Amino acid sequence: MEYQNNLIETQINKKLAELTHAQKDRLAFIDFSLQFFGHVARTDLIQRFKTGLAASTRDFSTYKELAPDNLILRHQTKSYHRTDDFQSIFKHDPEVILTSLSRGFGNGISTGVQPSEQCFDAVRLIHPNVAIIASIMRAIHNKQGVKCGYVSVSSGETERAIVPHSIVNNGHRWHVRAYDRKHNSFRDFVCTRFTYVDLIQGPVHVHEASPYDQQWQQIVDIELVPHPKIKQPRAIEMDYNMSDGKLSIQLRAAVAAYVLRQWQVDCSVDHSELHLGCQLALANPEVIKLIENISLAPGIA
Amino acid sequence: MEYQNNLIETQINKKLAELTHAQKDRLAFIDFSLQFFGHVARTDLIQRFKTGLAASTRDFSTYKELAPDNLILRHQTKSYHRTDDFQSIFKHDPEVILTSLSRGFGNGISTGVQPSEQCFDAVRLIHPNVAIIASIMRAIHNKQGVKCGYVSVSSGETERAIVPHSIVNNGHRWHVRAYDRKHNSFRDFVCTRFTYVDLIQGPVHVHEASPYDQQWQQIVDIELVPHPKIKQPRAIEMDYNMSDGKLSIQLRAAVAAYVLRQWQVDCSVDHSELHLGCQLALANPEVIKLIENISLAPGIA
DNA sequence: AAACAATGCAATCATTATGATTGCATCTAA
DNA sequence: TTAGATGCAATCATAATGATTGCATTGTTT
Repeated sequence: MEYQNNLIETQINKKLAELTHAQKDRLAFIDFSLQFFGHVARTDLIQRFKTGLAASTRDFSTYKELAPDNLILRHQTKSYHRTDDFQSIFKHDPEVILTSLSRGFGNGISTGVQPSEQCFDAVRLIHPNVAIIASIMRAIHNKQGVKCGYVSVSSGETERAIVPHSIVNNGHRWHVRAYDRKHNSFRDFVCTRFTYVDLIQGPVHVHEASPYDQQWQQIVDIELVPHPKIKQPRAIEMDYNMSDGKLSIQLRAAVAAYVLRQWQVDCSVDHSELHLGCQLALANPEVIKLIENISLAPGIA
Repeated sequence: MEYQNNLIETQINKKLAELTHAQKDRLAFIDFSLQFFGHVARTDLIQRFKTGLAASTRDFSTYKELAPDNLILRHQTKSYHRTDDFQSIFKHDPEVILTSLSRGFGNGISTGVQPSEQCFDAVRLIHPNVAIIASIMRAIHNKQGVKCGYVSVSSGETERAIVPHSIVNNGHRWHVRAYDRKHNSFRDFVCTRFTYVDLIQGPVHVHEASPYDQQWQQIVDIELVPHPKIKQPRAIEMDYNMSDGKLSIQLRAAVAAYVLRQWQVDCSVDHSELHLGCQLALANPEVIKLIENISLAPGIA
């Protein structure tokens, strides 16, 4: 039966590949609505994609061809309902699903966002400026430097040239990883602290590019366990899907300290840094030797 | 000139509204690529949407009709380049943009995710099970209760019936806001702690629904300032886009403590709770009287 | 200098997808 | 029993798309 299910799945994928992009989007919408709302009607499809009646009916027919056991029409409610045998015909990533549930199905750009009244993503307190992000992204993509104004916590506003290679969300804010020509080293720059960003037309030197960013290239193994002082470690083990009471993750050394801070991991050797909200402890503290900005993490002497 | 630009914008929106959904998606892709990468070619469009050559050429023609000053064809690079006068013809939300930059342009379901090598969203350590999310979401959408197994930190694994009304990301994990029939009150349940979820066919009582969830319905005004012990408050004020050195946000009382915890806001009255990573202080501590689960926030006696 | 290759374009024609209309089926409400 | 609102299939018209041809522009190879 496992073999037969895999065969059917392959045939479904083959048929999906033969469809146009627009058709595929509409079938994904039907599949998504059935799975997460339990029902879907022609009017839902028409409302979302602005198609005609006939096209919607054909879309449902196509979906029924692909997965006849997934849905059943109930004239009482005038809509299709998800069956108990439902098997999604699209692959799902939990974060992508939750994004779609909170913002609405779609890319969020063509037709904007439709905020949900039932699913709410995390509250964001920091909103980078789109024009700044766009300038930085174009510099990264075209391997260029930028001349910018920047307000740092330590030295106020300065002007400098940097060569950015990545934009990263550290859990609280978005920052740029870049080579700083002022300090001749790779550093992080918070996106909201740029006062202006102008692309530089000149060349970028090899040592200013990401392959020479040692902390960026270094991958470290982080091992996390439920904090030893927690009485019910099983709930924590479930949360983090731990195996043998442990979660191992590979992170770039440049990013690791931010992750430890965001998740409030106790990094002290004797696990003495237990404070409010702390559920995890670092099981391999020797790894902190590989992380230059480790002082950002909790529990570092 | 401001008036004339608004008139042009209205005309662009009118023309966009006349296009089919698929056409709009492709124009959004062109616009997005120009803004964030600085250039786009026919092959990019074909690769992303699997269209034919002629359709791509027509798409570029349509885009040029709408925004002739946005792009210019350079035969040397055989692609279109963003001009200095570029004005996006689609509205942008920073978070949506950053999601698209990190996961690729699209809904992430029809054709999956294309992880970027230049833009990285926050590392997630907790991944809810899609089947559990789907069951809970169907219960919420159809106003039903669920019978579930749940592993709590305090009492281990129990079986209970709940009536969920919302799914919320508290900054670290996704949880369900639901009426707990076991304790006869509204509570939060971490999504990764469910062992099973079955929908209940029976009725839901009025007092079990979200209008009776007082903490959910109560909106509280949170006022945040840079922590008084920070020497360079200007960078912090820029980060949080503060006005007059202050950021005011409206949050549901049920969610507020999580936000204060995630952002490590010092809630102590005398601002004595300054620890690593703390940049903000609560300017109106009297608000904590309205928040039942305020003990989750830092600095509460 | 000429030929080739790879992008771009427009025009034309064929194919496919979509939209409108008509007639019918199912269910609920009046 | 009738009306209304969903669903369907079939038919025909329209719009979007795909393939092909010829041309323009630029860089590379011969």
